[in-house]
Amino acid sequence: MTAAVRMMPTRPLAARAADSEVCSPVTCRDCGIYGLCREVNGPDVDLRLLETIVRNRKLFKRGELLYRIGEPLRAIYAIRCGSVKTYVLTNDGRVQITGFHITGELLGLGAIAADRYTSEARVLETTMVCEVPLDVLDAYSNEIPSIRYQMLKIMSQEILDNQELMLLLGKKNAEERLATFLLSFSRRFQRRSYSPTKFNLSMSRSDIGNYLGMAEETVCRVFSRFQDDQLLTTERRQVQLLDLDRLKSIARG
Amino acid sequence: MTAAVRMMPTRPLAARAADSEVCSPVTCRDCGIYGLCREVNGPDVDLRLLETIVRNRKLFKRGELLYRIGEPLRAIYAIRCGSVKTYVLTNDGRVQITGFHITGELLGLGAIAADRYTSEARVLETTMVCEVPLDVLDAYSNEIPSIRYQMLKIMSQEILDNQELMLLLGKKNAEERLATFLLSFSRRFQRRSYSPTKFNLSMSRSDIGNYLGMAEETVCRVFSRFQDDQLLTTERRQVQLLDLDRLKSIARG
DNA sequence: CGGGATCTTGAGCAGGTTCAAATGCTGTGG
DNA sequence: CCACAGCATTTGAACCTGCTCAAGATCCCG
Repeated sequence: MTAAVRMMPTRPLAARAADSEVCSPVTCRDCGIYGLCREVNGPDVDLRLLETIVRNRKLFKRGELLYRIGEPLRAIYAIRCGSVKTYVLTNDGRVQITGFHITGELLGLGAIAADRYTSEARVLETTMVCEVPLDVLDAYSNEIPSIRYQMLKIMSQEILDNQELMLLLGKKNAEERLATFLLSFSRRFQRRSYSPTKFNLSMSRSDIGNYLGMAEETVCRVFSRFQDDQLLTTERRQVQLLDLDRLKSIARG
Repeated sequence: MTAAVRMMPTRPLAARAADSEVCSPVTCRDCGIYGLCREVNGPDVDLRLLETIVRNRKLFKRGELLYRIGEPLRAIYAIRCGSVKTYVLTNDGRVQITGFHITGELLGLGAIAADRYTSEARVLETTMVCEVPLDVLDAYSNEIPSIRYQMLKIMSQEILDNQELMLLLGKKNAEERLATFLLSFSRRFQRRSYSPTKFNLSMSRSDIGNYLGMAEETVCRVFSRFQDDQLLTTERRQVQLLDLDRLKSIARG
């Protein structure tokens, strides 16, 4: 990788506060970077690498941007805690949210082809990320082959996720969309050892609607219908899923 | 096959069907694999590699499958001549076409995460591909670092393309969708030195509609409207774009 | 505790779908 | 080489899902 040589000024943020504590592998188990490192030395992670990477932590508050469209690619981000939305724009200003990302997921990979960010990433709640500068990633990629493979896998996974979203946007009706959406979060929370049936959505109804290609009002209506049908209960952004099987049959893969 | 002749006027496929000549770099300029190799030795491609790869050519006839959903990942494919559609399915059998791929493009990269194909690839007309077995790709990847970077770039590019499609499916109306679609082909043909304003679409109206998330009939109606507005002329699958600028302003990025 | 943001629900409208039918190609078999 | 069967394309008309506009309820933050 030759493109990553340029060094970007580090972001002048009040993120320094959190930097004093050392990140232990245990607290990083959920971190995408941990996944990148895991196979380096068999089951034992190369701690030097991990620590180098995770030392570069930053704290963002709700509404702040990780990166903007068009900015040169500086770093990729692993979410340690919190959530982020990414979105693209039409040239007349319409927005399409392309993903909601939670603890342990990686951001910024779509930028590699263009050498600049092609989407924008905005933090939905107070969120801590590990910022991995491209040159650091490059250096370790050259040293440790399995990281390259992990990168490929992660990017390939992103392609798969996008395929699923295209299927949803192109072929599913409102109920199928919302059911699919909820089950996606259920699975992802479960993978991170959170409850798969009771969780908090950190984004607004409007964001959900935008992501799923439907109006905010339609999202509300479908939520209400699901509640009437005993499929779930909602309390603002707090959701409890009551009948995963029925939701699955509604979502239709 | 006449369709293929119309599509590729300068490259009579039928004449090459029983092609036994060695593929020279020149005839491979448009091939995605060539892109993979190009930076190996500066401007000069490693011919051993290129020849090894492109020797593995296969000819497919209209309607045949390159791979099916669920099959273990064996190889990736570079289209040398012809066109291919890829699609995914809901579990109740609905189809969403995720891409139309033409000469020089690479297929199968989304399968790396799952180690099996997650979409299906069907040939739209007589098509020649280079089949690159994964172990071959692996071997050369280990030997030649720049191939890895090329792979990353190509996958990243696929993520970008998918983002564009999501924007289209989520936020654009019928006219914007068709205009965007036509301009995408215009650009891609131009990049391959074909005419950007006069080309043959190798897929049916129904496929176009499926891809763009609209009914076949709507595709026809928008084509008719565009023709009434002097934006283009159509003759079955033959399209001539008359006013790229106005199409661009309709497509809205 | 006030005010803006978010969420919810209702009513009417519209873009696009579905159903139906006519017409035109294509390539296949005799 | 030609006729015909089958598929693709086009156009019309009625319908419906989800959108827009509007208004009220609720929450959250300072």
